[in-house]
Amino acid sequence: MSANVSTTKLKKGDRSQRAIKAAARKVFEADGFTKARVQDIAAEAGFSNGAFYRYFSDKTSVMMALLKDLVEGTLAFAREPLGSGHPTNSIYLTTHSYLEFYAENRDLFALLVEASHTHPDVETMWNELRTEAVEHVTHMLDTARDSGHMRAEVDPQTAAELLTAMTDQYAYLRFVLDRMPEQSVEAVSRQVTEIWSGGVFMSPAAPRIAAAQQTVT
Amino acid sequence: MSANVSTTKLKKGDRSQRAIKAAARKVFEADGFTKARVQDIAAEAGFSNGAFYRYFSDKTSVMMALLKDLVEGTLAFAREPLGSGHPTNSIYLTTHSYLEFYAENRDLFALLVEASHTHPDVETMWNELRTEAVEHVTHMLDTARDSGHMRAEVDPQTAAELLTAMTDQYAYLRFVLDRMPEQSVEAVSRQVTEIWSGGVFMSPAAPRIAAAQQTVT
Amino acid sequence: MSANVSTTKLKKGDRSQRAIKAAARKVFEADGFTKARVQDIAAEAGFSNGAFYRYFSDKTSVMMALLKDLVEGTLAFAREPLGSGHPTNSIYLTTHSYLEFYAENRDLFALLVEASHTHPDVETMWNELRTEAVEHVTHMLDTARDSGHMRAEVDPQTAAELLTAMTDQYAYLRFVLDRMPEQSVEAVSRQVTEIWSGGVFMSPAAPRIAAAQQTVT
Amino acid sequence: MSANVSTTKLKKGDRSQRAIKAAARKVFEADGFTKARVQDIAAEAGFSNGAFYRYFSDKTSVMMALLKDLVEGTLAFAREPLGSGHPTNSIYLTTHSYLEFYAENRDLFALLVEASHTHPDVETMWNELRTEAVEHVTHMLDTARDSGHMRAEVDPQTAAELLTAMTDQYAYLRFVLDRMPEQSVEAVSRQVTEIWSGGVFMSPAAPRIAAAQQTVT
DNA sequence: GATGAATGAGCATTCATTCAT
DNA sequence: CATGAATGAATGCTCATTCAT
Repeated sequence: MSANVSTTKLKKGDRSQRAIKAAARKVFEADGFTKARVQDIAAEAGFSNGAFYRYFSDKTSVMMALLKDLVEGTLAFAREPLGSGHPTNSIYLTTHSYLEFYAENRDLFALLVEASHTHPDVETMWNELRTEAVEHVTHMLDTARDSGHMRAEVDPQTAAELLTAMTDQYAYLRFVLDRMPEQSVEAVSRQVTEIWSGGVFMSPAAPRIAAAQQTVT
Repeated sequence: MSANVSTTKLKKGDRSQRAIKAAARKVFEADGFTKARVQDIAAEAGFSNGAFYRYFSDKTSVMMALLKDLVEGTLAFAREPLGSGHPTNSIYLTTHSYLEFYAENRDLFALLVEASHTHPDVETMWNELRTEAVEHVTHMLDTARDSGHMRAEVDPQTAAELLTAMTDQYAYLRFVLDRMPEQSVEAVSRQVTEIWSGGVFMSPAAPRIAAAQQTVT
Repeated sequence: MSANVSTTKLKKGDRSQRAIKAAARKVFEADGFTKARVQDIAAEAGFSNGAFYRYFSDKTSVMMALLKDLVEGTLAFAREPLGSGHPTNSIYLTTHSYLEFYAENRDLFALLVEASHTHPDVETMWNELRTEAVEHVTHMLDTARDSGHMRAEVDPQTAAELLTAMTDQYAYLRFVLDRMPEQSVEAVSRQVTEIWSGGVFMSPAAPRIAAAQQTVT
Repeated sequence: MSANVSTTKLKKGDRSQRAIKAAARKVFEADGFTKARVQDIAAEAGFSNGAFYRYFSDKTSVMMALLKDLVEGTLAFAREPLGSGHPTNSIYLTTHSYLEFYAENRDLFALLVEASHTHPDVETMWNELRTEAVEHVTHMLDTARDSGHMRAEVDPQTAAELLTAMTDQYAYLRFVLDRMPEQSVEAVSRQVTEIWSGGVFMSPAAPRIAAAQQTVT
């Protein structure tokens, strides 16, 4: 009867570590990594100053722990199958779920980006993430090319870089900086897919999108 | 009346201020804004640390001065006419010269991005810049739509945001983080133009690019 | 009634206390008193840090316990009879066994000396030890004087101080700092005896030493 | 008229550095190196906390500066000529002036000894000092041996070590710990010389000392 | 104008010690 | 008895900023 899902089966120490991690996440979100103070993190978790150091060696190390989680999550995401059929299908689905994932972890992505300026290993970590994503997309484009779906003028590698950059930056501006007009993730994903598939100008490739969308719902 | 040896007709004070600004730029590039120390900036300019405060009230304020220059430069750039004829022409030209501008000012863009995490006004500044660029593109897309060159499925506003984000992020990854394969700015601009114009998948819009390119050389 | 596996007839508590003392001795030897951490002592003894405080109130108090043992040992030593016959006999024997005692307890002597800088009571303790030794020697010198063996120019008290200081400092440099050439304790004791008995310069008192040495073996 | 010997011809910075060094010396003497706090040193010198760090990188570094002075002083001392004539002459003179030097620098010797426990480089420094002294004495003993003044039973090297240790330790106990009966430096030097020259026991070498003493006055 | 000495708030970090379990 | 989580005082150190010279 007394079992509590989140509290049970964890030793006190584990619970505290989690509490501190969670507190750090909150504080980083509110103040940014640079301005966050160890003391505030401990306090947010309901601990004294010194308790922090039982679980993490410094501010950087909590951050790393948080980001490791994010990386794992992202990689798990990146390794999911792409969805079959015409590439636009994959694009729509991938974009859509990536944006949702990003939105859910907006604070951690913010942290990743901020810390990458001052911590070379974070920058590396970010780059690995990006690389993984780009490879994922490149692979998709290669497949598309092999099945004759791709335009010859497009270099798959560069296109993958560019299109990944587009989605990433959109997500950052939208969910971290909140500088993008509010719009449903579906709508944006559709626009992204449009651009990927047919570009901006004449000679449409549109009809396929409607189909892709149905698979989501 | 005696002719001044160094840069024409600047009082000593102005010259010193410039020297400090230039030094700050160097130091920020080397160490990042957060880690840069006022002392190092002054020293780099050949001054004692106290002298710094005659010309700037603050570490933040030199940064602002530098970024103000960047903003002006970018706006000047953004207000240049787009090049006439078919939109792909404009895209190619704009992308190409934006990337070159970015490359030349990579250190200031790095500064802009880093400081945006800690200084809300910088974030605002950055957003204004972005907004200007997006409007510029939106305007171009509107024109394209009016002259029947644009696909109906594409929302000009969102497309402008997405495509601006793409170029911006590419530039950041390429010139600031140095995480992109080396490739001529021309080649990338061409790929960007391809994607804008025809997307990634079948139903080509290629021939127009060759023409656009000639205008540059 | 059940026979206890480990050291005879000691309650668990006593055994633990001894274990901690032994651990402290090890840790103090390795790190010095100042740098030694309670946690490390407890860990070395196989306990959690909290357990330490069941047996000792303090880091200082384990140290005191260790030093009290040393003092007792030294006093026991100092109270042993001096060996009879000519004083050189006593000197050789005393020096020899003191050096051996010092060597065996080098770590505790190191502790004694180090802690004397920060803990006045340790300094006092050390002084009591020294005083005891000096009195011991003074007593021997008095006897020598009474039996006409001592040079009139020598003040027994000062000589006792000086000669004790000599042996003590030699022992410290040799066994604690390891800054003396390796040499058998016998050889050094002989030299010490030489200096005591005949000084450094002409008019020998040598033959007596050979005899004294035989008594040791 | 306004020139002040101790203040003139020093830039403010130099003066401050000296002030801090002097303050450190005071504080170390009062509290010992271990317990001394940077803040107290700065305060003693009439400065704020941070000023300390303009002149020294840490507590250890002021200590090193102080000890370097001591070492230089001691070496200067050790390199002075020994006084000619019979070795007892040299011994008396050297002992006498060493004890006076030690007395004047008792605080620095205390520092040297204390810090040698925690700072290996200080221990090394101390050892170099000691080695220098021992070599000095060894050299004197070698000379004495060559001119037939030395007893054959005595090994010059070991004797030098032992006798240096004696004087050193006496000085430490007397001037640092204040644990020796007050006695004029002359009287102690005489006793030391007695022991060196004729040992403690019969077969005197005394008359020479009276002569040596006259050279001092 | 320049200098560089001095300030002092601000933050990280350590570790002896306590105490609930 | 033993654990190990938590406390919090103590201190070191940095660096933007001020100001007397």
